[in-house]
Amino acid sequence: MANPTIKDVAKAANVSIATVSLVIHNHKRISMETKQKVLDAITALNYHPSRSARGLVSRKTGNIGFILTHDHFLRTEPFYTQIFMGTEFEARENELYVLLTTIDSNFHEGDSLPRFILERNVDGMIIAGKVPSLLIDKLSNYNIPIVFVDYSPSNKKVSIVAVDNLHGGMLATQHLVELGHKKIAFIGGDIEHPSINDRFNGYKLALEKASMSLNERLINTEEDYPARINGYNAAKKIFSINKDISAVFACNDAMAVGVIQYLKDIGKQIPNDISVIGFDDVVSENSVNPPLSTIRVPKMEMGVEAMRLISSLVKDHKKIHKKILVNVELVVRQSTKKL
Amino acid sequence: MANPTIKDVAKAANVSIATVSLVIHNHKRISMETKQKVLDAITALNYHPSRSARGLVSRKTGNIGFILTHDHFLRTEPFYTQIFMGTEFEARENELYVLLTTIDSNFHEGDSLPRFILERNVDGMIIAGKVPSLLIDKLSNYNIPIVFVDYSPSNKKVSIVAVDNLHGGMLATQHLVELGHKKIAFIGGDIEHPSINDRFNGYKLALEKASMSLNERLINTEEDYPARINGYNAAKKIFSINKDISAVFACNDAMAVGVIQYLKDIGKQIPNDISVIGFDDVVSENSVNPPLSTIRVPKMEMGVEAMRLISSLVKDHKKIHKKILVNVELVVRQSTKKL
DNA sequence: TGCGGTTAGTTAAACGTTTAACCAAATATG
DNA sequence: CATATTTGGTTAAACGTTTAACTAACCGCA
Repeated sequence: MANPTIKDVAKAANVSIATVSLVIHNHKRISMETKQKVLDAITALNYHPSRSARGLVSRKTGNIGFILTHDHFLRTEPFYTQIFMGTEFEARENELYVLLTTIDSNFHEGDSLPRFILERNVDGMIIAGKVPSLLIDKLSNYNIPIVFVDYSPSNKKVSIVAVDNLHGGMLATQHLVELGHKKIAFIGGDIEHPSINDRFNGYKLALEKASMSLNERLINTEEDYPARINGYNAAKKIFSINKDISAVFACNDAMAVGVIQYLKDIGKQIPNDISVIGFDDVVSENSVNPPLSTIRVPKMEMGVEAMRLISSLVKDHKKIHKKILVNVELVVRQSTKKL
Repeated sequence: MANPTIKDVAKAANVSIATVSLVIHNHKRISMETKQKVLDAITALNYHPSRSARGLVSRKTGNIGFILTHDHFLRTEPFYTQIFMGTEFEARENELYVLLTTIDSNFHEGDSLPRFILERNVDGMIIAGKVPSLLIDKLSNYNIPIVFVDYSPSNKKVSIVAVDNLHGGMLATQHLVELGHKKIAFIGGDIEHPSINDRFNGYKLALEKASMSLNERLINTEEDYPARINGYNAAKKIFSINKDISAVFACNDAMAVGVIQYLKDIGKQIPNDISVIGFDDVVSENSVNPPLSTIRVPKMEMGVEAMRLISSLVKDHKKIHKKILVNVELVVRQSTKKL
């Protein structure tokens, strides 16, 4: 049959539609006998309940909204794309679908919210990356569970899947320290961003542990946002006032690539003259020369975790807030070297 | 009000719910007066029709399915990702959402179809890239419009958004010819794939136009699929039997990168010793050295076109088949040089 | 005046599920 | 043996829309 409904199944199995529904939901009050009869009819007709009808009465759509800014979606490095892919995979496991939407990074009063919220077309939402706090406020008014990924508003109790940035910052810095570097620069953009700030804190902590003093002149966190071009510019600034830097910890891979580009431009060899380490692990191994040492962030896994979390929040209907911290890992390639 | 329904609006505007619905659909039989009254109530209550309820009666879900193979989704080059992004953007314009799902590249009899098909949760679908023909057959049984992107089963009349691969193949080859190259190799994988085959035909056509003879020894199309590693291997084979090749046209960027890597390994300089051109334009400008000359495929635009097409097919309910050929463009960077 | 036509709106059925409330038959209990 | 309880199901209302069929009011015209 083209598109069988529950009625067709009921007729075929010679029971009421309620019985069919109860069988589908594994209700206990059905005898094994009838259950099997119904199940057979279901497979025979290749019946699948209609999402729309289900959604209407059960108030569950089976959809999860995925919100990120326009900018993040368009980024060339596949950071958020990978997270999105993780959510997609896990969504299948949970019989859910992901509705992706992008929003403007400057969201104003009066701007309309994602349509899937307004039309009650999602059971929960995942917000990936930094988004305007006004948007978060607006979204919180709807009674829909939210899971943040890689960013959360600092003031509130929320569910979040976050990277252990502090530890990552320490790992990167310690790696350079262990290679014997004494003058280690830190290059970051948008230090207001909690993630970047934590990476910076990791840097400071690692230096402290190694009994190395913090040198303001080795630090540049003035760039707007952590993109390649800003890594280039930051490197230019910092190297023009310091001639003796031997290693750079850039707050992410994009900036690290910019740093490397600048250093090549002024004739430096990497890693022979200067060691450079990044963060995120988003540039593929043979796309930059030398291959970049970095801190690997398990992007897919973050998406998976976020989907698991939102899925459980939706199902259990509990208002608990859970924080999941994903581990990072030092990946030593060829952009860092013993001094 | 938390989640106003059409009833609430009707009450507020002091009309029947039918009237509200008619206003929403811009039905002519409503006076300007009442229309305004209803519209006011709608904005006052911030009312938006429920997708589930709409879907149930109108048999339109407002969703479009996006199907691609697991492999393609996981590819590091953002080819299909970009197409997907294009569909997302255009979806917003058409008040649609995209439900993405991946399928196994070897689909067997008995494997279950994407859930969104079974649950009637999409109005149409976009199939991106090469997928098993058995799957296509199965999907065709459902009465849901399909638009193919970048691949279509050769035997059938279908709607498709395709790349002008033939022209692209000619452009790439002509570019090398114009630079004075005489011995131009072609490296391709999976020559059964219509796209790759067309690129190859473009190569042949361009040579013919330039009155250059086709040399079988300059051609390698034996690799399974067009990935970097296979580009490397193909280059190895072809250069071991030809010492005088001065230029290579690789059927896509991934293979071109592999070719470059091999050439570097055997000590060749690019483009001084050998010119290399790719196809697709998926490797970012500074991720390979030297930056790769290539044929640009407008990936986003393809997604946009595909969504436009499926959207119109869904709306007009016509069974027409339309083919959209998107233009390609020669992008000269630094991997090709005058002989 | 009476009738057909138009205009502007309402009524009610339908879409395909879920689930609380109900019920009949079988079984257990005192 | 009469009654309470359990078992295994059914009935019917509800979810929030859309839309065909209907109707009431008004208008124009012979």
